[in-house]
Amino acid sequence: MTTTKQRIVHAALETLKEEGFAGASARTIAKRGGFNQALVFYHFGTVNDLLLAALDETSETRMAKYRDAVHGIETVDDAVRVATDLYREDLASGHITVLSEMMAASSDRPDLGPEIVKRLEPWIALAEDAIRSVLTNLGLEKIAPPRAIAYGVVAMYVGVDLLSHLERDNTKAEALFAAVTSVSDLAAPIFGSTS
Amino acid sequence: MTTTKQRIVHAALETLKEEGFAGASARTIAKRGGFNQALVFYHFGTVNDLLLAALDETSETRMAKYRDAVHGIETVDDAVRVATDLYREDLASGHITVLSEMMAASSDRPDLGPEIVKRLEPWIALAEDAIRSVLTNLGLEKIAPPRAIAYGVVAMYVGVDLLSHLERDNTKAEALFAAVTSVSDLAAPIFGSTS
Amino acid sequence: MTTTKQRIVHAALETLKEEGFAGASARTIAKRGGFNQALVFYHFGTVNDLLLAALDETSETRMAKYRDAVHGIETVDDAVRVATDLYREDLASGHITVLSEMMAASSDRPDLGPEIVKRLEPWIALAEDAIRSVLTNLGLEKIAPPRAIAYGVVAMYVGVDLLSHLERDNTKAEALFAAVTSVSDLAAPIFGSTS
Amino acid sequence: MTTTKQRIVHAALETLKEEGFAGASARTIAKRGGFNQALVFYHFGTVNDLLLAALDETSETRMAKYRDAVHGIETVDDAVRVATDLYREDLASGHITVLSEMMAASSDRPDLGPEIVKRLEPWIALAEDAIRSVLTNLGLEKIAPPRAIAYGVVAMYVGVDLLSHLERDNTKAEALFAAVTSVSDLAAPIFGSTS
DNA sequence: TATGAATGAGTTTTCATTCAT
DNA sequence: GATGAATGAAAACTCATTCAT
Repeated sequence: MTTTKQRIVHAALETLKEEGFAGASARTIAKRGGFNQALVFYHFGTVNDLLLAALDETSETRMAKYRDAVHGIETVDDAVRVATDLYREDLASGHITVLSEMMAASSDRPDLGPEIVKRLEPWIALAEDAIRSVLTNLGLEKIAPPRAIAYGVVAMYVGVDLLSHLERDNTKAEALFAAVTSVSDLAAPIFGSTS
Repeated sequence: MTTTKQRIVHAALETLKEEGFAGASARTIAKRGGFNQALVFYHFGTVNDLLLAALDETSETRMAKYRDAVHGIETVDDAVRVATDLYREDLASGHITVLSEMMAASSDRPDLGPEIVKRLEPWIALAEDAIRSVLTNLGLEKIAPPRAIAYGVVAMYVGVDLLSHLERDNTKAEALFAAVTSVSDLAAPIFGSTS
Repeated sequence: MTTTKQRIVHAALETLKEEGFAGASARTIAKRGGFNQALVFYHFGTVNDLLLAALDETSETRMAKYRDAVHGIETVDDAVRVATDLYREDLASGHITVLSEMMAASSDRPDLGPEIVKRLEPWIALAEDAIRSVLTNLGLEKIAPPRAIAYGVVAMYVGVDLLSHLERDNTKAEALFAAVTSVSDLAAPIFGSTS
Repeated sequence: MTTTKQRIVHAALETLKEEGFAGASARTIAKRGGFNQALVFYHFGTVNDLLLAALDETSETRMAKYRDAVHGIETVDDAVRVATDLYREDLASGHITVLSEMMAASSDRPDLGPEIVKRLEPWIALAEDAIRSVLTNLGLEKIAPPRAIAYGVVAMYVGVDLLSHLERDNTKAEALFAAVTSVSDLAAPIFGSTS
């Protein structure tokens, strides 16, 4: 049984993916979902709130996946492999598109920006956990502060998202992941494996 | 002597910095600059073209600086130091804001996206040069392909831009640069100095 | 009970009659009708579509009249008399003005032209029926192909419309109808009456 | 030696033919002619006046041709043949397009309408001469007043122009001319030849 | 003569939002 | 819960025209 709210969120997600943020007006979302545009305001108050709800929807699903995957990370190798896999899934699911659109559009909206920032925090925390685990195993957590590194990793992830989305091509992203993998393969013997 | 075109570009830049992309309409730009909005179209044809001209303006200035600074990079240390300095300058000059706004807004505009991509390429090429020089000195350019790494660096830079701009706070970015500096300090003795 | 759509169509018709096609913008129509200009787009999508709807409105009313009147035509005399009467009514009702304005304005609009052409066809067909009936009675339908003659008659009608509208004077049109009547009176005995 | 005024008129004519009246703004005409738009106002005062000058240009050329051709008309046969030939020439030269565009656009412009009317008069007078000559030869000038008939002929001509231009197809016009020719062939023996 | 720049009023259209039903 | 209608503000852009040079 799908509630109307779910239908609306779903339509918003679709619109965000296929028409981008600028194309995601109450009217276009309603047309896509086959419902009256006033319903958006009845259920969500504003278009912004609907869009945030849509972002939450997709984020939640992804977050569950991430939490599972991140759990077993112990070596740099693990980390790189997991990061690469998750990136590909994100891309395929369209989650990247949505996140990218929302982040991009929020940058100058005082009403959206802080909300997006709030929703970014859990991802940094998650990355921090994984990175701390890896660095602690290597005895490097003092020199390389996990929190700062996590911020950098998320920033790179966000940047790669935005760039691939902009170019509508992710071969460069794939090349980057390949390079990181090959560097981590090289580095492994230096640090020694931990398992 | 300031030409009208320059005045318009200047007003566009100001607007982009203070009101963001979504707030940078012909009307608001004209009001800020104190000229008739039709002038935008007389001199630039479309609002998009004006905005791109504004981006080019600020990019050109920054690019000159970057080219100079990148010239002397030979070690990882050099690279990190230069990158940190330039980032701080970018931020102070407002160049980051403009770039960030334009990139973000372009992500779903078929008319702007490709233009922005085109303007990103020189930055990747510049980073590639610096990184190749560093990696060649270390004999690592085979394992770590400079082009891919450069893409990653630019992506992270862009991501950091976007995030700091979103949070209107760059302490996290500073923490990241500090962490990278401390890691590069640690790594230096491993690789040995090159000069 | 008048619906809003009807009010809008009515205002469009009024504007077309009194200010002409070039003066029939969403704004002027809305002002005349005393409603918000956005309503035009809500109900009709585009200004063009509203104007076409207005043309259809007036055409439909006229067409009903024409169909009745044309029914009984058998002789040249009938035809001329009916044509003259209907022309006068068209003029008085303002239908001519609207048709004239729309046809004129459409001539270089790829979006309007074909729509107008489409709406002209029923009138040619109607004229063809009447003319065929007259010519068949005279045994002349082979020499004078009704379809071509009908096209000529409609063309002349259109031309007369345009010219009278241009001159804001229809005495010449009246003189023409008088001349045609007197020629048809002369010709009648030659062909013989059919009833 | 072409004067600037001639160049402007020429560019206006071209624009009228290829982009229609609505597309014939000072800017587009200037672009087509490769001169500054302010020149239009310097030489002609207003865009309207330039457009009228352009119409005069083409009309003058055509009028010369018409006067020659009309001179020898004595029978209905002559008249129909000449009219058909001239129509085809008009069409090929683009004169029809220009006239059609101007007449159409003028219908609601109080500044253009009367000017166009004024320019139509010589054509009616010319048609009147030819028609009077034919009718007098037949002894019919009393029953069929040449002036009124001439008005009808010009109106039909104008209507056919507008319709063919609207449909961007002149096969119906050709069919009409063919029908008129065949009727006049039939009628000839009834009246007897005059030469 | 000619031009580049400038202007104010105009255009169609889309937007988020509200409201009575 | 849901809907169709309505609104005011804003968008990009074009126009004829003027003016100083």
